[in-house]
Amino acid sequence: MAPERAKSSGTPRTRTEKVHHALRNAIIEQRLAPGSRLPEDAIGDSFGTSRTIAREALGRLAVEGLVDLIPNRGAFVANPSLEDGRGIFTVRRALERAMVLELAGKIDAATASRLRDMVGREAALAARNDAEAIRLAGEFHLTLAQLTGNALLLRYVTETVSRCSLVLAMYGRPHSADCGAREHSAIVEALISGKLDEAAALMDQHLAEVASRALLNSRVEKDIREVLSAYAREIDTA
Amino acid sequence: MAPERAKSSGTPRTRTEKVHHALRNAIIEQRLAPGSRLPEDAIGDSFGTSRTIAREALGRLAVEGLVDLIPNRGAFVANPSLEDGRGIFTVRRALERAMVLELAGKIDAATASRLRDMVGREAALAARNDAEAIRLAGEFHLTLAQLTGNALLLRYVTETVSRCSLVLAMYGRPHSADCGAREHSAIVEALISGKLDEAAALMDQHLAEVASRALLNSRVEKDIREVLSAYAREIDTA
DNA sequence: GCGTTCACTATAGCATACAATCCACTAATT
DNA sequence: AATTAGTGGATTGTATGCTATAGTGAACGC
Repeated sequence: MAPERAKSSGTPRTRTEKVHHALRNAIIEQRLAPGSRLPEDAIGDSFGTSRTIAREALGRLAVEGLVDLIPNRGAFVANPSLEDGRGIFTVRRALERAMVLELAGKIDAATASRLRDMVGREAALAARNDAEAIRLAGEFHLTLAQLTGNALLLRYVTETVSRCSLVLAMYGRPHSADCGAREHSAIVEALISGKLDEAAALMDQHLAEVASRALLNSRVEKDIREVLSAYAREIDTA
Repeated sequence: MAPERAKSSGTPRTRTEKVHHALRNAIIEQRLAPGSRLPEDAIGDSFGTSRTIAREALGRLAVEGLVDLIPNRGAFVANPSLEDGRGIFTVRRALERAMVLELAGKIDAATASRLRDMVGREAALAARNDAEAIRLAGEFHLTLAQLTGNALLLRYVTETVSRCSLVLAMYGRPHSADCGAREHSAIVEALISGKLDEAAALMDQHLAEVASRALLNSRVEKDIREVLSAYAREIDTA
């Protein structure tokens, strides 16, 4: 009667979950431009599955707010307005501020070195690959959320981080990727030395600055199959 | 190429959406007990659709965190632990604090009287009908969220309010309903007179008290595993 | 008597087939 | 020429059937 308490596995086990994650990454990494159509067949073809899987993944992405679903018309990569973007950042700042404060007493030595390590990798990649840098910068925030042990907080931070990536893709300046490493490092050090209020302030400031980089910018659209073929390989090997 | 800007329609148009909404309501209203199995066949039969629809709805509810999906095992109504409950309240406090601060300059005369009116109705009902009072207390928070004009914030506040209701239903004391009216009134007055920081502090305190009243004193353990986990550790070491 | 193994059954995972809907294009009428 | 009605093609919405997997109970060995 009672369900298992072990859940929210890190690795996707079903095809649906794999496609769901792959599509989310594709959107977050800005490989799929906001507003792009996402036909079920094309997605199914790309990942070597049926439309059923693609359709289910799209439905879940719609709940996450990364995809707009229009009945009988299809799915589109979410296309938030500038005002929506500001609202998303507002929510994210509130969440991540709470997140930092929740980390009280949850940073042990092992965790500390793990965080330092992660920030180090970020700094190394900052000037290089865009997609990888974006992913890593997001993962930093996700890791902190995970450390709180608060499942709902993790869920919401995950969603807002994703949506912020999308907003930055639409309105941010081209090379806004290298922003994070130093600021992340400062936050980590504040956390490790137990200065939570300072860490919270730094985080708030960090996100405020990221948000302030919202300016007009447009992107070019590519063929969906071409973009997704790379992601399809990901799930084959899994 | 660009998608419609009209989205998130109020009324569900596809069968999947209808089942999705229906199931969500059923869970939030506790018609489906936490931990209950949700077999695809049974859901399909209940709504007169195929398993496909039920399956899709369950997947979306899983993203929302209202359902746990275990591969090859099935779907279960989420069964938040007491700790989860605390986490939910933490998130809610962060969100509603931000919400109050976002209301700067958005309370005109008409809105002010509308809020006073609403709180007045709450006060009148406080000692009477429980279900109605609970509904009104929730609506107060939802109304404020709506006034911010922030779509994501509204969605998250709506979700957390729902979940808090669920948590209170599981772990809260019977007569924890009569808490709100006076505190709500104080918040409204602070808002109207433009003292946002004071309003935010009041809101934070208000929610903290609701949480502590319900959760801290609760000794009810609905989940056997929770009780036994402490004993299980002893056995492991032996 | 207890534990282990193995077959069985129920249910989820997935693909395919069919039906419904919308859009674009055409053509005819005013 | 513009507008509207109609038709074809493409894409989504839904149901059903097959396959794979995990729990369940019986038979067997210890």
